[in-house]
Amino acid sequence: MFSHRWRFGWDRVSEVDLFADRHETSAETLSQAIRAAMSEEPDSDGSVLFGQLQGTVVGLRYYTGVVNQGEMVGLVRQPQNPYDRNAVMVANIYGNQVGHIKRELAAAMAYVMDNNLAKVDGVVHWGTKNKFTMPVMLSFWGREENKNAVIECMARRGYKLNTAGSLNQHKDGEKEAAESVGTPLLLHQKQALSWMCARENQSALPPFWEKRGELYYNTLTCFSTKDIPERVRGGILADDMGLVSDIHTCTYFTHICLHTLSSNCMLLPGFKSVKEKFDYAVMLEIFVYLFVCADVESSIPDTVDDPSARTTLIICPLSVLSNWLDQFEQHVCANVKLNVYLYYGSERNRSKKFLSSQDVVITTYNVLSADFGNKSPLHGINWLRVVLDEGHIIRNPNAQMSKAVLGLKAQRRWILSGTPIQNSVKDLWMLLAFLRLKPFDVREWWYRVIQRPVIQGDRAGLQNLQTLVKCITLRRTKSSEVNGRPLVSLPEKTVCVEQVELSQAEREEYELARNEGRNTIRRYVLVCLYMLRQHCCHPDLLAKISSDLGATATPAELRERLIEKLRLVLASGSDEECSVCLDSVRLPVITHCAHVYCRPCIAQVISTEQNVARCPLCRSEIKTSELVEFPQEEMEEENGTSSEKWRTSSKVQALMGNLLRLRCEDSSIKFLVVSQFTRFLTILEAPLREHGFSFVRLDGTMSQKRRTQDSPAIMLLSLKAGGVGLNLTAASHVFLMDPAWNPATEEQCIDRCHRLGQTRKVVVTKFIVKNSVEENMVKIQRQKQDLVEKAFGSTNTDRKTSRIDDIKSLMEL
DNA sequence: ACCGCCGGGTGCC
DNA sequence: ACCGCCGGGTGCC
Repeated sequence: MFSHRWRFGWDRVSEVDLFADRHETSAETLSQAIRAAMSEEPDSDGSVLFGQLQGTVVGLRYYTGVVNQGEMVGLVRQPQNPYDRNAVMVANIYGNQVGHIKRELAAAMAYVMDNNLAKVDGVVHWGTKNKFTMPVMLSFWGREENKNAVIECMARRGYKLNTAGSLNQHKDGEKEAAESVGTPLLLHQKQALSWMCARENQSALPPFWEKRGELYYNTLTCFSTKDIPERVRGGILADDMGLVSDIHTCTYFTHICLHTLSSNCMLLPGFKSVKEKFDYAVMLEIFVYLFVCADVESSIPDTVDDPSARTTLIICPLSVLSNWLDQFEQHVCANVKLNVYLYYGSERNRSKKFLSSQDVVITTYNVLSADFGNKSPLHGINWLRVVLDEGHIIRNPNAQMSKAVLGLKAQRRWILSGTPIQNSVKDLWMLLAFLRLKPFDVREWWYRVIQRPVIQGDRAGLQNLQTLVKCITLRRTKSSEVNGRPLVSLPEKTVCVEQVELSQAEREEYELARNEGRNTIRRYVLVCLYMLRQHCCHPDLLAKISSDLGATATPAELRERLIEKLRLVLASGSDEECSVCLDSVRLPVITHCAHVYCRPCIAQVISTEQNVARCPLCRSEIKTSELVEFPQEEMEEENGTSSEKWRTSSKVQALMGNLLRLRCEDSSIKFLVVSQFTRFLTILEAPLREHGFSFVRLDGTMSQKRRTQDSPAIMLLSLKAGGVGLNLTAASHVFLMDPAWNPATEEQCIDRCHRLGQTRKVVVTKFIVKNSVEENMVKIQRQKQDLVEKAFGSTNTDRKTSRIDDIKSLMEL
């Protein structure tokens, strides 16, 4: 399994890399309709492979669908099958039936599939020439929590999922990017245009298809077919908005069309050449030619083409509708009669005959989807070309708009979008489906072959995705270059920065607000971390209080609660440090601005100020009367209330396990048990007593008499108590119950027994809770040690800032 | 022989 | 399917 972060990383990487280096052109073919029935939403991203199973496809003799060695097959439930309601049909990429899964296995699979416990993939590795049955390797994928249910369910019916095997059922791509078709000597527009023209007219194979003998073979799915895979006549124009104009994509689009024409010398008689002089008026004439006069090129025989189709349908968001209209109004020459119809508003002409006699019909996504399923004239017309402006709008395949767009019949399809992928790889599917890029227009195949591998971090999958996108997309940016020269020349751009000074009054208010906010957050973060650390040791260490600061609290409320939390934290034995003496806080008090100091330290600060005393940390005004302190009684009371009923914790268990084992090995060994939470030491007393360990506490809470009684087996030590010079060489095994911020503190502690006078080997055991702040603290300790080794002597200010960095890295910010 | 055995017909779901 | 299964033909060795 990959961690969440890792997966996310890949998702993002793909987004970035997909469009890198995209000014190269490529020639593939296009496709026409493939409307396969299987387009259930794959319950995507968290899928893991449960296991695999060798199954049997039966009834081959009754169907025409054939498969190649290694070919992926689809498994489709047929609940309506008259012979068996559990039937599972097996089909190849084009949806041709190959056979059925044999009955008993189908019964087991039906349950799993119908209850959405797993998705099942099939690949036929051998036996493809069989006449009656063939083996199929079935892979079960799904969410982790369903894994056992699926394995059990299959096992109950005698099918054992092989869970051990490797999961590389993806043979990695031998696929090279399709050959570039572009002519490097062309200007970038020409390049774009020749690309567009090529996309509408060329006959090369789509990505991942190649000719093998008489057959066309898909290298990713291993499917082959006698018929040439349908071409994708169109693609995605994803040029950066700033590249050509700031007016709108439609301008750019028409722009591109202009160049397409000029570069291909396809001007109508009577049209002037536009190679040199080029303005929008001419451009639109060209647009008219390319987009309106239908048969742009007829050198390629295409049986699917409906020669009567002449209309281009443009779908755009309402907000840009007027841009398109403006473009047409401004730039269409009077001598060109171009029928442009705006299909919008309640009075719109819904006649199919009328609409299909237009040159251009413009409408919005909303109108289209409102019409869809309601005798929509738009869906009854055979369009010459459909253009989706701001095509990323339809990235959600479940949206009505998207379904409406997919239902359009067209010979050529274009998507204009500056951001074809907005959030993740998933966004791309709708675009491919709209373009009818086989076999990915069927969701299932897209998911199996591209999306899942990419999301799970498969490099080959990512590469395939890149190849795919590259083939159908044109994307350049202002900084793109062609043959070492910038793609476009823009007027020079200068960015000036003018600095503005705040007035003194403004500055003071600003600083106040900033400190207030920053310190509140810092303190709160520290408190949260502190609580997590307590959790790692024992749940009862936490004071029982409502645990959130509330999102809607006012600053004053926030402060109140913050102070309350600090009180609780300090009351349970904190290692907070005082910013005045830089030592552990003694006699802690909390200021109104929620900072903690030793009472004598802050008292001294206040007394040295003549007028207004300010907090050393945030410079808020502080008054002696507002200091909140912790009477000794309160701390003890806290002790008493939270220990209603003793219970154990994983860390307690870990310690006891070690102690019991070591005592068996050598009963003379003496232990030092160290924690920074004195209450944790108290909690430990119970099990120690229970197992007959004699112990003393060295944190001052234990009376002097008991300390001097006969030599105990265990010494319980508070990390910061005991002071310097304590000699504990009697102990030879140290248990550090929880990590300290500062590795040096731990070192000091260990040195109390690892010093002159020690006769035994010293063993130190540190307990670190897996997958918790404690692990992160250890990392930070290590970094600190590295730092210390590299450069000696860090100042106090360094210490302060690094503390904040510690917090950041702890929270993985 | 109300069996066993043989060999031809047959075959998905 | 170079199987399994079914049902008709057959019947000591």
